[in-house]
Amino acid sequence: MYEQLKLDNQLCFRLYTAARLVMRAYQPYFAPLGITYPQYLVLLVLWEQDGQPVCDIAKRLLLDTNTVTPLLQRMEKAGLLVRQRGKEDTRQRIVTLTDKGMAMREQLACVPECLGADVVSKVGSADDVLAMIPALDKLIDGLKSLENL
Amino acid sequence: MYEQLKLDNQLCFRLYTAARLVMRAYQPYFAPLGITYPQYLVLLVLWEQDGQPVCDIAKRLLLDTNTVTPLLQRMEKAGLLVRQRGKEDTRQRIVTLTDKGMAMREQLACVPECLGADVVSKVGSADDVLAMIPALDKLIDGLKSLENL
DNA sequence: TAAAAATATATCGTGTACGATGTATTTTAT
DNA sequence: ATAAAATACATCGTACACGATATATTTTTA
Repeated sequence: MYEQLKLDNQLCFRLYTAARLVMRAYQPYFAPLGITYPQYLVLLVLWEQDGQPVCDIAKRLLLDTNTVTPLLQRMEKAGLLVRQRGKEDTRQRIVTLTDKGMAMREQLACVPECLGADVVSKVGSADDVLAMIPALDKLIDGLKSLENL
Repeated sequence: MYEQLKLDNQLCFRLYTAARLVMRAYQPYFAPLGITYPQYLVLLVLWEQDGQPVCDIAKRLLLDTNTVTPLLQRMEKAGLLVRQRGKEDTRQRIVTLTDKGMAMREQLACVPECLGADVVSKVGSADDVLAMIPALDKLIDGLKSLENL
């Protein structure tokens, strides 16, 4: 009875838990630099392409501006970036990394590899973990279209 | 250069996004009942075994009491459960579902199936999505041991 | 058995997430 | 050219997460 409602039969609980535990695993690398996981994501986006308006960053991360705006405000206060009014479009806020924000790229360059090594040291091989990527992308695409993102 | 730091090369961002979008997909089912996704997880735990102390619920969900206590307080205020002092161990708070909390089991019984159907309607087959489960469990186990949970 | 360690819960502060709403600016349609 | 719609950003309120800390009770240990 109610087999579907067993916690162990739910994909969603695994995703929820895995996402949280991965963020926690990042903590030892982020805490000394004073950043958080979502702030790291913003840095990843800006390292790839600096000088983006808020809406483009939000779109890339699939977040709304009501999450991203305060996030960027905190990062600005921490001296990682600046938010300047757009010149063609005054509504926009163009987000640009400071030297401090740029410099973190080198400080964090090894993190994905280190974290991967941390996990491999516990699970043996990570091949099947990495093999999830296509299925995750498929799921994300499906959920995006479900919500018209 | 910095290939590892590309957003598209990161498993973690996919997990983070997938978890968030799944929670959003649940929203239409939860909102009419006035509950949230973490509250649904608590209900799942209590439906399987009613009358548990706070620490057991927290352990099952891999959360800390500083997250679970306020969550349970809100659920108590909503009339879904009661929190009574333990009899053998006075430190404990035994959490028991009310009639309202029990009744939600039927109201939510179809949700996993409905949500599955929603996703399948967008991605075609969900076989490869469900095939992630063993890899997710392996990853979660690895991350748990990484943090001594 | 009394002191020390461990356990169970709660509180506080900070940082996301996100629905709802507000404002300014740009685009579009009339 | 002007009203209407769309867009970009911000603010507010609520609900998690989680590190740090506090308190009461139980268990362990000396």
